[in-house]
Amino acid sequence: MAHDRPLADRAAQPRRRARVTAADVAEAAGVSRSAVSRAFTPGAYLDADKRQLVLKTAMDLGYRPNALAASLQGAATDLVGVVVGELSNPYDSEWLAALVSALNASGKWPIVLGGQAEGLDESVTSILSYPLDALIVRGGSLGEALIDNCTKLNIPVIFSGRVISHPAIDCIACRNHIGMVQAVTLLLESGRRRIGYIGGPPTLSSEQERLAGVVERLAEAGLTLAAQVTSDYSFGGGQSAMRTLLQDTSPDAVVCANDAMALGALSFARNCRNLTVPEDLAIIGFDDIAMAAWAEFNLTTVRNPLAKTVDEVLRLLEGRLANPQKPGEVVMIDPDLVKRGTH
Amino acid sequence: MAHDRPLADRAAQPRRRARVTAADVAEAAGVSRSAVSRAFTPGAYLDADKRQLVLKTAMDLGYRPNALAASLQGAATDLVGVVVGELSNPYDSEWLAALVSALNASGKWPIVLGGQAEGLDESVTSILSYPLDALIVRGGSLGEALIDNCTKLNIPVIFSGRVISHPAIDCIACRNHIGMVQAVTLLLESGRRRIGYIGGPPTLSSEQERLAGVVERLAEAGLTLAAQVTSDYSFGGGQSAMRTLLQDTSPDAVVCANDAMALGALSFARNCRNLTVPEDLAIIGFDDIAMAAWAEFNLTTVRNPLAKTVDEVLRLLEGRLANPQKPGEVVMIDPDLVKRGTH
DNA sequence: CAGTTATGTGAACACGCGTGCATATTTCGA
DNA sequence: TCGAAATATGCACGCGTGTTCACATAACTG
Repeated sequence: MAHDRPLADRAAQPRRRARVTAADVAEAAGVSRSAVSRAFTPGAYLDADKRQLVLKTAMDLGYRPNALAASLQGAATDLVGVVVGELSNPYDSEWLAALVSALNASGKWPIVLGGQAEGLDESVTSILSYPLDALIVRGGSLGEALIDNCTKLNIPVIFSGRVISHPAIDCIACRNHIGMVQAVTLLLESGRRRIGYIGGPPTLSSEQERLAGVVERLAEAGLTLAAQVTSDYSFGGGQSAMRTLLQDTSPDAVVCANDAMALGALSFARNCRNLTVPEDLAIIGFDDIAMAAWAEFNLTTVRNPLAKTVDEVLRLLEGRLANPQKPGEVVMIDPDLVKRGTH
Repeated sequence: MAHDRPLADRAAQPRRRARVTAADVAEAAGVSRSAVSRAFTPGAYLDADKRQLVLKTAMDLGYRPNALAASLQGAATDLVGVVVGELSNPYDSEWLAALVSALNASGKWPIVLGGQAEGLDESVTSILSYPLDALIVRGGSLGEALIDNCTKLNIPVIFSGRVISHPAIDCIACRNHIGMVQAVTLLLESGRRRIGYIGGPPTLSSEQERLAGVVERLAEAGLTLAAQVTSDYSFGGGQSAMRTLLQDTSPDAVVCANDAMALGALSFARNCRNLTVPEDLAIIGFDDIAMAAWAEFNLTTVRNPLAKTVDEVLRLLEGRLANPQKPGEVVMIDPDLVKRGTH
């Protein structure tokens, strides 16, 4: 019977062709396996000539120490989970690109989950099977339920874009409230009074903070929102939100919860309603994605500093790895207003 | 001396707090470690009640089998390397997002390298320390030298966007030549005669094929390029390329090697030279990124089918994993012309 | 009841690696 | 020349799994 054949026979038909191993190199070079291991370990006792021979042989055979087997001894894996939601929001794409680049530069290898909403929780559960050094989560892309899972597995979690009230979790977020106050102040100063708002998914804490910033600054000036539409952080969503907004009201300014929607709104106002921006209508976004600076749009927006955010994520990561027991840190980043041509 | 303290002492101060292990669960549940392993192995002999008890205990302790340790027995790791160059080209970002999403959906976990040009080779070498199931490489982001490394390590390589002449490597690419022939044909049919070209990095094979398509179709009509500028596949690069182009010549059409440059060129022509597109000047791009369809641009372009490309990558991957020894497959995808408002 | 088969289970092994320990070899000082 | 210190190296262990193997118990069969 097939399942009864001896080991040697089974080894002749492995599921996956075996990887070159330290034992192979040892045999080929005529040294002990320990010597091979030592040749790849800086500072280990090994005759210089012999080390040279081993490295040469390893090179010929294409041998590399198996990082996974090595991690069994307690070494760090340098594997970091990165969870980002649907990438329909360009800011998320830019965040991911910058983060991946920075992680690579410091010798960490990101396992990326994203692009899909459904099944994301399940996916995260799956990658917890790997001994990750840490898990980096973008904004509201994931429930807090997974924190328990991670702490039980001793995998540190770092949130970017949301503040979690948990004693041992590092967070980094933008002061959304302040950013929106700045934006509305700018509009009020230039005489706008009928101000509308296009928001993102209301469940996101960042969305709530941004809306609150707008509403409170308006209240301070004795005003309320002229109109409010909820959308999905995408360009297309911004377009249709603007259509809805202009059906019922005629605002003289619209604040958008992110740049992608602002660009969509801007596009719709110009091309489908023949409005002149900013004369007929001012539009302000949030994030300052690369496209916002393009001449076509020249969007006035609130910058959500990307480079600084990623730098801080890496700083928190290094700190957490150096001292897993240290208390959680919350880093708040100040946005700044970028005045361009749509206000 | 510190390095002489016995094992038990050292274990009390581990570098990284240990992960919950099968032995821990076994002890807590009062069963053997084998039973724990069996509880997580579908189809293994184990009393239903006992399995239930083990799973319950594991849940409480937050235990998950360590996928890396499991892979030592020969199981697949489900880890896939994904190499993408600088993400300045939006098409690359879209490709990455779509690929990550598709991989996740089929239970593969991508380790992503990219966003940086320098040090990329070194990074790839580093992740070869992990027993990857496969390596997926985007276009010209990497030299062919790594193929040897991978084959020695028995890690299959799949190229997307470039054809490699190697007997055991899977490739998938777009028929760039055909796409450009279609684009130029469209321009010729509408009476354009002074046709310029904005290209990407000349070392990329895709770039060479696209240029060749343009030149050959022109030659067929008895024409040559009215002007030619080389740039970097980015929006800003397209802008400055257009400036250069318009300094020396006055073409009635410009073909761009990708959409990002086409949008930059379009933006520059309109906003900085007050040209009307397409009346004064036709512009055609390549890729059909999401932004090309935006009302502001409404770019006529050659679609490089993204969904189909990713589907094929996954099909090749599954096929390769099912049969590592099968001969390499080359999949060519036909582009199609998307006629919008800039021709 | 004896004999065969089905059903569970724990001990032991292998996977690839780094490293402590003990031993073998060389170098050095007196 | 001899002992001690320094240097080099092989053996063996453990990391956390899945799985084989031998064995124990329960369930049938006639």
